[in-house]
Amino acid sequence: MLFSTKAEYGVRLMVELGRRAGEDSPEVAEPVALAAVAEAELLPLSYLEHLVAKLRQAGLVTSVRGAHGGYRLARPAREIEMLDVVEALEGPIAPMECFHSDREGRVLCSHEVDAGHSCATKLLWTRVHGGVTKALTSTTLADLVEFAGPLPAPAAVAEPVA
Amino acid sequence: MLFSTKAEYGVRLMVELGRRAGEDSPEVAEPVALAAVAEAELLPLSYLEHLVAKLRQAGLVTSVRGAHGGYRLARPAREIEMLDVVEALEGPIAPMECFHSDREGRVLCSHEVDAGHSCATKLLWTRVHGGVTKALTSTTLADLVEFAGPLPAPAAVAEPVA
DNA sequence: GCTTTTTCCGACTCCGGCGCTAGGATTTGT
DNA sequence: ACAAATCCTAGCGCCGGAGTCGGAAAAAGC
Repeated sequence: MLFSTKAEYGVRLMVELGRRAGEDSPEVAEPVALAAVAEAELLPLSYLEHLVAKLRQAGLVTSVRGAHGGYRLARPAREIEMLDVVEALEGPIAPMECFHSDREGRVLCSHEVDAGHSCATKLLWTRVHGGVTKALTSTTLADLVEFAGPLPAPAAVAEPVA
Repeated sequence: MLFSTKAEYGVRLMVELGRRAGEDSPEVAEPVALAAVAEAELLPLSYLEHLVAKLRQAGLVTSVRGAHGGYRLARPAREIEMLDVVEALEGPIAPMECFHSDREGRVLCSHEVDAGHSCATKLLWTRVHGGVTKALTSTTLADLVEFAGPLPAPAAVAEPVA
């Protein structure tokens, strides 16, 4: 399993915020209470609290406390790369334990014995890492929101037609 | 962390077998004792036993029992896709718990409520899955063996120069 | 100012998988 | 017979994932 439910739930949460913001730029939209998201996505509220905290610390959502409070996207969905979302939730994406990438893709393997000789598996993990990050950077939240489509019929109390 | 040490150790094990086979086709090469691999790669022998068992069950290596026994690649390194290796060690590669792909890339998400509407995150996980599998299928064991270079100087007892 | 709604925060539990070890059984060269 | 190797099953410690719980703080409405 590549990712845990943290990434799954967290992404679904973000999509839900994106859908509810609609066409409005996020600062204008009404904040969405976490309970509403939990209900819509059938996810445990108390668990979502932990996840949204990470998203907030990463600067991806903003919060409004108190009654009628909730969460908003910190910027338009189009400007949110999914790599940032997933990394906020799961931590830095490394294919392996022994694998750290510093700034600018230079990859370091903790098995590097001497300077010249590099770990045999490095080539493979580098490629895998590249594949994942490419998929995650080339997808924005707006892509997922669009894919998900509009909100399902706003539940029971729809205004009767004329 | 995308993969555990099972994948890491197992891949290093395969590379070591590939290096020791040299240019010979694997059936000809001498079988390599697991203890030799463990020593060369500084990995726990008893743990490697478990990993190599999986590789054998997957038909990637063959074994010779008894004294002077060991393991060989089941076919030339060029014909071994790393996807098979990693899947043998880690199990089927799914980005998420809720994500099963049947034959031919058709992906199924357990959250698919009704037939038409699909999970919002499906698009993302499909792309990630594609990125990983592409990296793993386009890399063969031979690539890694080549990258690793020839065996390090055969330890102490090198024949003195002339 | 009190109550309600909501975010915020830390601690706690449960459980399964990872990373390994141990101990044997079996097979085979010398 | 003995040693060298693969094979197989059990088990153990630990950590992180997947939540739960209880409460503190902040804002809205009365």
